[in-house]
Order: sequence, then structure tokens, then C-alpha cells
Amino acid sequence: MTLSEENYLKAIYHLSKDARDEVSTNAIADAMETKASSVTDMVKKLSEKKLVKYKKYQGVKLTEEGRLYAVNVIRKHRLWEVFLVEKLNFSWDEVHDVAEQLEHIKSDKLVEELDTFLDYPTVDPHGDPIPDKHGKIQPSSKVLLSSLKKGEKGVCVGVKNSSKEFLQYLDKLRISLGDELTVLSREPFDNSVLIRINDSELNVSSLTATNLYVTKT
Amino acid sequence: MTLSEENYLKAIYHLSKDARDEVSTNAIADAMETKASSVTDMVKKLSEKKLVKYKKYQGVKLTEEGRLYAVNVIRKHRLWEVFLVEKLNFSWDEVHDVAEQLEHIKSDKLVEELDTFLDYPTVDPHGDPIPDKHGKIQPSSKVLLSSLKKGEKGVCVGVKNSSKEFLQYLDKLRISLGDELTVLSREPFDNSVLIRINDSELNVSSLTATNLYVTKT
DNA sequence: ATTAAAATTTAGGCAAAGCTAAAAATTTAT
DNA sequence: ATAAATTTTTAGCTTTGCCTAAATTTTAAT
Repeated sequence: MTLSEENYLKAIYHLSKDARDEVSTNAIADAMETKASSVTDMVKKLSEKKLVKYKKYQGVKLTEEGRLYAVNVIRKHRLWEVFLVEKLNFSWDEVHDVAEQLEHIKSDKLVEELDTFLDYPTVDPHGDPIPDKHGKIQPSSKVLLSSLKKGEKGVCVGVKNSSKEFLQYLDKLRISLGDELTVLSREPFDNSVLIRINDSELNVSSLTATNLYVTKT
Repeated sequence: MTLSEENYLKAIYHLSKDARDEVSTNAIADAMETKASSVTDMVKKLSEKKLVKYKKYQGVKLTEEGRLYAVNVIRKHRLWEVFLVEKLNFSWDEVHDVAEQLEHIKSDKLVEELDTFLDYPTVDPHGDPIPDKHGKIQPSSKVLLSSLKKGEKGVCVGVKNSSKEFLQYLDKLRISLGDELTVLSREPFDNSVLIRINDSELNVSSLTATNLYVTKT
């Protein structure tokens, strides 16, 4: 399996929220920053390999084999992200490009040993679930901070908008990955949220609260 | 820089023990398991990029820039080997293929953080020196067990012949990487060596002693 | 129901990196 | 010193993955 084929499978997987719906050529081209004609070429190739189901002009859909392959690449990507953040001092926003390369390294032993070394993590640094080696995925449990009710607690696991500005703003607020927080109150007027975090109280704007993911605890 | 270019630079580096001598097209082709004509093509390309010095029919030689690039790939390869052996339970003979892939991952931060995480190792699991980030290499200090004199001590750091048979034989003798040993006596008749290792005495054949690297301590 | 617009595919090309076979240069051997 | 053998290069072809432009199909609009 080539690097390019793996990237196509991954893109198709991410584009099909629902396993039954078909993904359009243009959607894939946009996601991969390539041209529709290139997508058509590759999709034919993947189709011959029985990794996708494809009918001209009708869009494309992963076969079970293709899905498993894609999920395995995602498993590797997310395990490497955990490694980078927990062991090599990378921050949330720095991991993506490197994990994008590491996910293509081929070695089953490597993946399983890495999983063991990291103590079998279940979510990556963005709060997304890590598929197990059989391709099973726990449904994501992350929710937006804005959806927590008064009194509920959570742990910061990721951001929706990962722009540099937002990440730097979070740094300024001293909010970082893994921090625990409690919702003290919510302000109906402007939808801002008062939270307790790192032993101090902080009022978070609606915009911030709708861009910060937490897992309820 | 493409993966293929990196592999050529690395091969040329390994083939030129002496920085001044020129490496032949055929030697590169053999080392890389490719054809001489392919080598000629690539060498022209590297020459245009000023990474090698090349004159038709005269062989090829790394420029300083090319040498630095090659050494950096080797640095990454050896750091990953240390990681695989020390953190992920790989054995000496399993690391090569995976390190061969990992050495091409592009991220300066990754390399420096990995170096820190591993506590700045100076040799890889085969006893070969790890270049520093400026391309400086400590001369290798590994010697063959057969060269140690009576009373000298060393640490096992690698093998000359890395055949499966030999590695399995070492396992059977309970000799493994990092073990300390002392030469108790040498037998002039058959060049075998009596050593103390892991709190027991062991007589090692000449063939074994000439295939096992140690660093003197 | 046509026609216009949008999406998709086909056709034809390009660059990278490899190959084989033939030509050219160099080295070795008589 | 010349011929034979070896090494290296050139020429031309292949595959992968991408591109543009043109053709085709599907979808949307009147």
C-alpha cells in the first residue's frame, strides 16, 4: 500500500460520517488539496484493490477492508500524537504534521509496543478516540464546554478551532490540555461561563466555550 | 529532499570510509540493490543540487553540504534505534527495517526532543556512534572481543555478523546487549577466550570472539 | 421539458525514479 | 600497444501520481 493510497483511504473515512453514505469526488479533492481528476484516477485504483466501492458519477464508499485499513492508519496517527505530547513535549498544535508522517511507518510490532509503552491510551491529545488493534472505536465522549451545565466537571481535551490565535489565547488564560474544570455558573445574557480551573475562577466567553472540548468527569 | 535522494546520500557516505576517496557507480548500485544506470541518473541530480561532486566516469564524492545531510539522516537512524531497543523492547536484529523508515521523518523538533528523551545517547545499540546535531561524530570506540587482553573489561555493544543464527546462539549463551564482561584468560591454541559474564564463567570460541563487539571499560 | 450550471470523467502530458539494451570510456591483460 | 573485459553512461520505455483541458453526465432552474 502506498503512502498516497493510505492518505486517500483516510480522507474518505473522515468524509463519511455515516458508513453508508457515498463520498463525492470533489469532496475528496477538496479535503486532499488535489484535483478531481486525480481523485478519479486513484479511486479506480482503490476500487480494483477492493478497498472502495465505486460506480462512475455515483461517489465512493469504503469496503470493510478499506475501512479497516483507514482505521489502522488513524490508530497509528493518534498513538503517535499521544507519544509526541506526553513524551516529547509537543503541544496540541504542533503534533499534526509529524503524526501525519509517522502514521505511515509500517511495522505491526512498532504499533503494539508503542501502545504498550503509552499504557494503552484511549483518546488522543485532541480528545478523539484511538481505535483498538481490531478497528473498534469507542464513540467519542468529548463535548463542548458550552454544553456543560452548572456544577458539571470536565477535563480539557481539545479545541474545535485550532487557529494559532485561539491556542495562544488559551495559553494566556493558562488553560491547557488535561486541565480539570468545574462549571460554577452560566450567564444567560451573553452565554459566558464561569469556571473554576487550576484553583482559580475564570469567566470564559461564549465564543471560547463553543470552541473548547472537554470530557465530562 | 526526497526519500530516494536521502538514501543515496547515506549509501555514498557509508561507502566512503575516507572522505577524500571517490565512490564508484557500481559500488553504489550494489549497496542500494539497484542498477548502475539508475545511479548515474541520481548522481547527476545530486550533483546539480551541489550535494555531491561528480565527473563522468570518475566516481562521486560528497560535498560538505551532502556529508552534513547524510550524517543527519544517520543521526536520526541511530537515535530511533536506541528508542526502539530501550523503550519499545526491540532486539538488536529487529530495529533496522523500522529505523530505516523512521530516519526519513522530517521534523527538527522531533529529533532534538527524542535526543533529550533518550538522555543524549552517544552510541546506538550496535555500538556505532551517534553524530551530534552539528554533524560531529566521536570516533567509534568499539573493538572485537578477540582483541581484548587478559584482565581487560568491556560492555557488549554489537555484532559483526548479524545473522539470525549468531544472534540466537548469543541468546543461548545468555549474552545480550549491555552485558559487562571480563577476559579471564586467552587460549593460544585455538584463540578461544575465557570470560566472566553475568556472574559465571564462559569459554567463547574464536569465531564468536571475532564477531562480538565490545567497548572497553 | 429543456436548458444552463455544476460535477465528474476522459484524454493527453509531465516529473520522479526505476529498468533494459546499446554505446562509449576506462582498465586490464596479453 | 593493442585487444579484450569491465565499467559507466546514454537512450528509450515503464509506472505512479499528479496536472490541464475537453468531453460527458448529472443536477438545478426556468
